Formats: sequence, C-alpha cells, structure tokens
Amino acid sequence: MVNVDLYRKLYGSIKSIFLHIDNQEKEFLSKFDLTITRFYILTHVNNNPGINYIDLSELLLCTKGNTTRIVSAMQSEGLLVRRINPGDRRSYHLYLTERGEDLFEEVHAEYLGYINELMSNFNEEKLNTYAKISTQIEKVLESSQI
Amino acid sequence: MVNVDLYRKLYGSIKSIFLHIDNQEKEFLSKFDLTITRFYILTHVNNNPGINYIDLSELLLCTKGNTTRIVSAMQSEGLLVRRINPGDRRSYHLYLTERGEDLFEEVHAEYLGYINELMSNFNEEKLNTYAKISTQIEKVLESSQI
DNA sequence: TTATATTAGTTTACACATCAACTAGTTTTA
DNA sequence: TAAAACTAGTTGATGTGTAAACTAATATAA
Repeated sequence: MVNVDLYRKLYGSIKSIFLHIDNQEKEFLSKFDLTITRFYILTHVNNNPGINYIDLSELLLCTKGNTTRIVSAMQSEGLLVRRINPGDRRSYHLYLTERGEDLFEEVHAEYLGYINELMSNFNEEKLNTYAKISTQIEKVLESSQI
Repeated sequence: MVNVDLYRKLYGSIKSIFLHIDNQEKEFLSKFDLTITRFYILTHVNNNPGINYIDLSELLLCTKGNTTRIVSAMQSEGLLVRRINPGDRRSYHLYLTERGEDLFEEVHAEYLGYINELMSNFNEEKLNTYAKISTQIEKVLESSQI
C-alpha cells in the first residue's frame, strides 16, 4: 500500500531530523547545565516578560502541568520569579531574575554562532522550500485534527 | 539574525508536525490499549522475527535501555517471547506470541485505513517533494554530527 | 592460555511528557 | 446575589526517553 510506505518514510525522516536537531541542541546546552526545555523557557520569558503559564505552555508545545513543574524547579534555582496577577488572582506573571537574564544572554550569544554553523551545512533555497511546505503541512494537520 | 529565524521556524514546524502526527497515532492506538512505541515494536518484530534488542532499538530510534524496559513489559503482557541466541549467549531473539500476532493483525488492518485517510488530506506531489528534501536534510545532519 | 577489550543486555537515576482529578479564583446566568 | 460553569495552576500516577555504570559472554592479542 503506497500511502503507508510514503507515510512511514516521512514519519521516519521527520522523527530522525527532529531527534538529530534535538540531540545537537542538548549537547550544546549541556555546557551551560541547561536542558532544551529550560533554555526555551528562558527564551520565551525573556521575549515575553510577564507571560503566564498557559501562554508559555502554548509556546513550548507542552501541557500546563509540565510547565508548572519545570518552572518551579527553575524558580528554586533562582532563574525565574513569578508575581501574582492582581487582575486575576488565579494566574501569575513570570519574569527572569537577574541571574536568569545573565544566563540567557550568555547562552544566547553562543547560540547564535551555533545556529549559524549548523545552518551553513544546508542549501538556503532548499531550506526555504522546506520551511514553506512544512508550514503548509502544519496547517493541514491543525485543521484535520481528530 | 536571519539564520536563527529560519532555524526557529523550521524547528517549530518540524516539532509541531511531529507532535501532531504522534498525537493522532496515539489517539488511534489508544483504542487498542497500545502506545506508539509498543505498536512499532509489534510491527518491527512481526516484520523481522528473531530480531535482537540492538537492531530493534535502531529501528525504533531509541536506546537499548529503553527497549529493554518496554520489551519486558510486553513480555509480561504475553505479546512477545524471547529465546536466547545459542550462537551468542549474550543476545536474544524476539518473536511475537500468537496473541501478539493477533493483536498486530487486528491493529494493522485498521491502521491502513487510518493512514490512507490521513494522507488523503495532502497533495501527493508536495509530499513527495517534502520526503525528498527530508531525506537530504537527514543525510546532512547525520554526516555533520557533532 | 590468560589478560584485555569489546559487546548485548540490564539497571539506576534522572528529565520530561501526558492525562485526569483537584483547588481556588472568576464569570455567567437564573 | 447565589448557584453553576468555567479557568489558571497544581498534583499524582504513569509512560517514555536519556546517559552512564554495571554484568556476563565473546573476541582479540600477548
């Protein structure tokens, strides 16, 4: 059955690409004692100071339960603080501490070089085509959600 | 920095596509009380009877430690058996039990329909282009491994 | 042949992810 | 305004993934 073959091939490639990228980032971030999710939390909170748990979860593509746990750990490590939202006392605003900001700046500076090096392995035109099709597939998948 | 933007966009799309596909498969398989990894183990052992842990791990794109744990659970559920390899007593041959085979057949039959339905949402030509570029990216990532 | 290195699989400790049930505020609505 | 429905975040149970240290069998090599 042709569809299944194409599906498996695609799924295999995508999983493999995703894991490769993930592993390389993991490797890069381990120098700073950071995991991918923690670094992304630093990034998102830096770019959206005052963000709440639910919006952060959406950016991270994970559940709020997961976010709660990781943010708690980062709080006790002194990288983040939260302040209750006075307008809605169920929710919190998240901010980087000075330590969190410093760490973010430090990692981000090297991260740019890391990404540039990684990207230099690829043909830019092909990547643009790939990005375009990826976005289209993403949209179809979102709208065909079971 | 342009490269970082393209990188993030690509990484985001790929992760999102991967998660969507994963979640849909998860949903589909939950009817049969199977997780994705378990179903893939059934599939690979069915297609490669007598396979050992390391080769199976390679097909699953995961570590052998992870394979050990999941295979053990599936053994105690009566879906798999292993027999020591008489030619190399460190290793085992894996086989589906009759129950494992029956379950695989049952799920696989429905799985084909599920994949065909999913694939019908997409333009075939685009998917072929996408598969081709994916394979190229995969190769570059494999060879540029840190 | 004995010592050394390698290999298959296991185990431990950890990070991260889910779902579903829960608490406590907020909003809706009757 | 009091009851009902909803929402933000938390928690507990579970599954899946890793890396690294381990055991036991096999292969290499002195």
